[in-house]
Order: sequence, then structure tokens, then C-alpha cells
Amino acid sequence: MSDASETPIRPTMTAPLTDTFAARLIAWQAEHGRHDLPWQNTRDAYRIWLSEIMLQQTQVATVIPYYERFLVRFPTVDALAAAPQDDVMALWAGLGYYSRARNLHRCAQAVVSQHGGTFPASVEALAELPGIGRSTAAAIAAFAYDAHAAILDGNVKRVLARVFGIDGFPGTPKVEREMWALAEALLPDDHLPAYTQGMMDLGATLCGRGKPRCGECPFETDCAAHATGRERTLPAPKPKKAQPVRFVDVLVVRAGAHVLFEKRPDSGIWGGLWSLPELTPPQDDAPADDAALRARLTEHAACAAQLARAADVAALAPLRPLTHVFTHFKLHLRPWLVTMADDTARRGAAGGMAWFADDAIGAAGLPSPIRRIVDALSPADGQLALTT
DNA sequence: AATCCGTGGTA
DNA sequence: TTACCAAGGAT
Repeated sequence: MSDASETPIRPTMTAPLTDTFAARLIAWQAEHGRHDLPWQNTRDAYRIWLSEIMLQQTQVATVIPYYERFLVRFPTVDALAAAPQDDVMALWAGLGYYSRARNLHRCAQAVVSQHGGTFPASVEALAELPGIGRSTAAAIAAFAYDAHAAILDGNVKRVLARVFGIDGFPGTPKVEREMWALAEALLPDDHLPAYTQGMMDLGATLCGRGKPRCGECPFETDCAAHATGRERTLPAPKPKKAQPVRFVDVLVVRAGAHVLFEKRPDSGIWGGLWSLPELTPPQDDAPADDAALRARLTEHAACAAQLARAADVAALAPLRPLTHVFTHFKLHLRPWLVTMADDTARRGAAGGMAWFADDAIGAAGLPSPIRRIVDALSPADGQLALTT
């Protein structure tokens, strides 16, 4: 029992957390949040939109250099809309999730053609645009137009799961529905930009995945996870799944000072990027190097280069194999250097194939492991002198 | 509803 | 080295 002097002033009248959450978050953001990220301190919906798309499933530190380069090349939505898709993909190469770049380009063209070059102000209209979902639409609307709209990204899910003790993997529809309802119920009446930034900042700085700094958190005394020691177990992790392994042979087909590339279709991995001609081994445990394999590779190279005869292939040499790990599978790449008899072997390419001059490869939009293969060729090996 | 879609940082 | 996953959206 406690005597009168220790009795809290309002022992049973403490305001519910939901009633004070926004005000406390906004106050914390002003004092401890981030204020100097490259996409902050602007109301330009184009810049805000670009940052939100790049930041989807991508960390801030990774995005910053891409964002800066992108704005130099495409300062306005009109400039982006008018650009060739290859230019957009080249500046995006390395960021991953390339449907974002294709949708970004389509979105810019839609904003110009359907909205007169100005991003719409409503969440509903924004969410109609390619690549903009419910959360991204809310972020753009809040930051650019002070819209009363809730975001629900990884940061918000982590904060809500911990502070309000929400069990279950946030990727499931049931938990996600609950979180959307909570996120909207917590919204303040005003200061939406500061509030939205605060949710992101809290999740990204104090309430991170690894070791949350609860001692600095404005919700330390209210946090359900902290009260029960569940900071490290909330939110519930994504259920594990066995990741398949795939194998592929890729060909660096060289003719004189040119290398043959193949544009990936929009659907599937690396969609819209330029990659190397490839073929899948008949079985995963095929011999690493034998006459039958070399015959297949030679035939494929000649076919890809639109040559009538495989005899135009002068040399075939194995390069260093590498493994590339994706989110949902693992890829073993086995690269080969295919040297054509002479530069006259280079024909006009068709069917999504193109010969890139050595000095143009550096600026091309290539998948990361393909970039690694091409860049690893020394001038002696492949007559390449790439810098990147 | 479940799956697909990249890459690099971090523990 | 392996495992996890980040300012999610489209299908």
C-alpha cells in the first residue's frame, strides 16, 4: 500500500495510450527524429513520390545515392516521362525489384497525360497510379498535401506490434487488417507530415529490428512488448520456407569490341534489364565442363548472335562461377567467354538482342551479378576496359 | 490468398 | 557463414 504522498495524481484516470499516442510521437519527432534526409524539407510531390518508391523494401542508406543520381538525370516528372525506358532502368540497376522502375516510368507518363504533370492530392487517386499502393499513397498525400491518411510500412508494423502487443506475422491478412485499423485510429487531426515521419523515424532508429533502445523511447512505460520482455520477439517473424536452387549458364559473347546482350522480358526476374544470353543445364548435376556441354554452349552462342554456323565461334572458355542469392531462391551462375572468329561475325541483332560497344556497357542497366561478371573480365581476358 | 519480385547490410 | 529483412505492390 502507498500513503497519500506517493499516490499518483490520477491513479485511475490515465488517458488511454491511443488518445495521447500521436501528440507524444509528434513531440518526439520534432526533438529526436530525422530532418535532413535528401527527400525531406520539400513539398514537391515528384521528389516525395520518387523517394517513397525507391524506399519500398529498401534501406535509406542504399537509396540515397540512387535518389541523388536519379534527380540529376530526371529533375521533373516531365523529364522522367519523356525518357527512354532503358535510361530509367540503367539508373535503377542495382536497386532491385525492377517492376518498381517500370511502374515508376509508367506512373510518370500517367501523371503527365492524365493529371497535367501534377500528382493528384487524394489517396484514392494516387493509389490508382502504377506502383503506388495504399501505404505509399498515404505517405505521398501526407507529406506533400497534409492528407489525413495512415501509412503501414515495415516501421509502422514493428512499432504497432510492440507498443500494442500485436501477435502474429504482420504479413497475414488478419494481422494486417488489425494494424490498418489501429494505424488509422491513431491518426492525429493535424501535423500529418510530422506524425508520418515520426512513425518511420521511431521504427527506423529506436525501435529497430535488432536491439531497440527502449530507454529513449517515448512509449517505454506504455509498450506492451517492453512490459513483457518481448521486444525481440515482436513482431512475429515471417514463416520460413525452403528456398529452391537454380542453375544457369551465361554467355559473354564477344565480337571485336562488342559484347552481346539480351533484354529481359518485363515479367519475371530482372524484368526490363539487359542481361547475357543464357541457357539452363538439362539437369542440375550436369558435368561442369565436357564436350556435349561445350557443343550446346557454342550452338546457343551462334544462335543468339544470329550466325548461321557454329564454326564462327573461335573460342570458348569458362569464367569464374558465382552464386547469387535472391529473397526466394538461390542462383548458381556459370559464365563462359565466347569469342567470335572476328568482328565481322557481328550481325544486326534482333529479337531483344543487342551488341553493346565496350565503352557503352558501363552505362547499361545490368543485374548485379551480370555486372559483376562483365566487370571482372580483365582487358587481357575480354579486351574490356571498364571502370564503373 | 499466396506467390513473386533484388540487393546489400547486419547480427 | 547463415539467416533475416528493409519507407510494398502486383498478380
